[in-house]
Amino acid sequence: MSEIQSLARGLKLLELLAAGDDDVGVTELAGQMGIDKSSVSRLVQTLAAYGYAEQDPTSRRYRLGPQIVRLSRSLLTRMPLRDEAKPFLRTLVNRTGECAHIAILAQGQALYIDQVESPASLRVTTGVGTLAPLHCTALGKCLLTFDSTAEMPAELPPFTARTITDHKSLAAHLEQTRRQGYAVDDEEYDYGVRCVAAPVYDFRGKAVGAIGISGPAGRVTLERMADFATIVKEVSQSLSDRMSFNRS
Amino acid sequence: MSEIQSLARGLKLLELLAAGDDDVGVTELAGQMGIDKSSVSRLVQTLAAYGYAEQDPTSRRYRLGPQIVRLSRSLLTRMPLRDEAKPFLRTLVNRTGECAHIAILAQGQALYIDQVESPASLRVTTGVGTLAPLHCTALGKCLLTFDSTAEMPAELPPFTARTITDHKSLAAHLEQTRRQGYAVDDEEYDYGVRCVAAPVYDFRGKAVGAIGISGPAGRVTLERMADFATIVKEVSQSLSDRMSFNRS
DNA sequence: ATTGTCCGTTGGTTATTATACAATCGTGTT
DNA sequence: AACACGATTGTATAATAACCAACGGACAAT
Repeated sequence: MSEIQSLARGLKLLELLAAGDDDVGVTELAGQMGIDKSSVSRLVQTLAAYGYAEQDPTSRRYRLGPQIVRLSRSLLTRMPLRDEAKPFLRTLVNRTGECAHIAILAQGQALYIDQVESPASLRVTTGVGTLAPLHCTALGKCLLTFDSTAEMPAELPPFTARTITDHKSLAAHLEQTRRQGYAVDDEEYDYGVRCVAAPVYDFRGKAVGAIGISGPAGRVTLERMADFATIVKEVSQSLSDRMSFNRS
Repeated sequence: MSEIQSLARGLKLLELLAAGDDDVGVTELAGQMGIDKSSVSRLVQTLAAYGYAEQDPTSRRYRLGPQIVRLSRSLLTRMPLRDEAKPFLRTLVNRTGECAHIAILAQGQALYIDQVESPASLRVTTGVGTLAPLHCTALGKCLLTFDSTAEMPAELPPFTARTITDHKSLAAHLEQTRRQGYAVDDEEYDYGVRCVAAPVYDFRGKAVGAIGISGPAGRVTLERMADFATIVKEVSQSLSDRMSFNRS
């Protein structure tokens, strides 16, 4: 498990560039990495040479480059689940009037790999590429409950007053999720936002992702929750059937 | 301009992973790179350690990892143009009934950074992250004409029978584009697809991107083209005004 | 206008580091 | 069951990238 140091440093630099809200200078990067400026300068030059970073001509500071977006597209378009799911997400939007999302497990979090927006002017979108915690989102809970490769997060940080923050309560909640076959997020991640999600299975019966809807609490009321759940379960079931059919 | 070799190799590996339609083995990668398998093995291990690649547990082959998608999101959300453009793209869809796109210049090509789908069942979408040639797409021609940092492509490869493939014709066509203030793609990139696009300017009057619509030739007829052009120019003008207003 | 400071880049040297070759281990195959 | 293929690990050498120091350009202040 020997790491290639300079590659590792380059990748860390990419993360630092992504973390900063603005362009970042070489000296600042060097400080954060704890290595010499000259090393950083050459590393970011290499990143820039391949399009993974770019330098502002005037400020000479660096930011992420467009190559990243290209790679991301390659990755997303190569996901069979994503392509198959698209029309089902549209169905969800049509039947519920809320935004629909699909997520998979990645690095112990829920990674949103696609989204279809609702026509409503007040809507709850989550950008493709977003990573969200498993313990307080509907999609995350689905993955945690049904995807056997998911591990219980060690920490359960609160995001709202309703976030479940102790493992015992979460275990009970996930047990209920398992029985119901769907997961709910009742303003546990964002105030005023409720979500419903259900797992998607491949042809082996293994959970490979989750789809769901999210909307403002004013429209996604607790009374209507059961109806939403029925719809989401139906659509996720159809998608699972389709995934089985293709058997890829 | 000294490159860090191992970082450069790692980045090249990412591209190879993105290029393959399926997971790729270490030996194959080593062959394509012209270096030893062991080197590749350690490089991809490092990529995997940081989430930029991942290994299939059974086949032991590698593919791109989810970290890429995260970085892509960071990059896209940090583009002020993209955020500002979103509602204007929606306006375009509402007024034309066709899909709306926004692109910027990246690496000598048009990079699609956002998209809003039309409600029509037959629609022409171009995924976010797509790179398209400058000489045969409406957005690309806009960038080529109005973005002073764009360079004329050396090669003008044909994609359809209508693709403009010689520099002289293209120059005349771009001259007309400049006079009109908008660009047209009349089935020059994809058969059956027409597009109209207009440039977006920042507060300095510099073109920073282009927005446009694309749709099936059956709906985007040559007769309606002028109407579409008017709408696209209006909306791009509004967006430019808004970009100037914010002055960021 | 001139000096001074800050920041990114480049030169050069040494020791670290990554490379290539060879061996190993694990899988799937014949 | 033996084999063949491919990924991984061990190891010595030589290349390479790290650090230090100097340079150059931009901007600010005097």
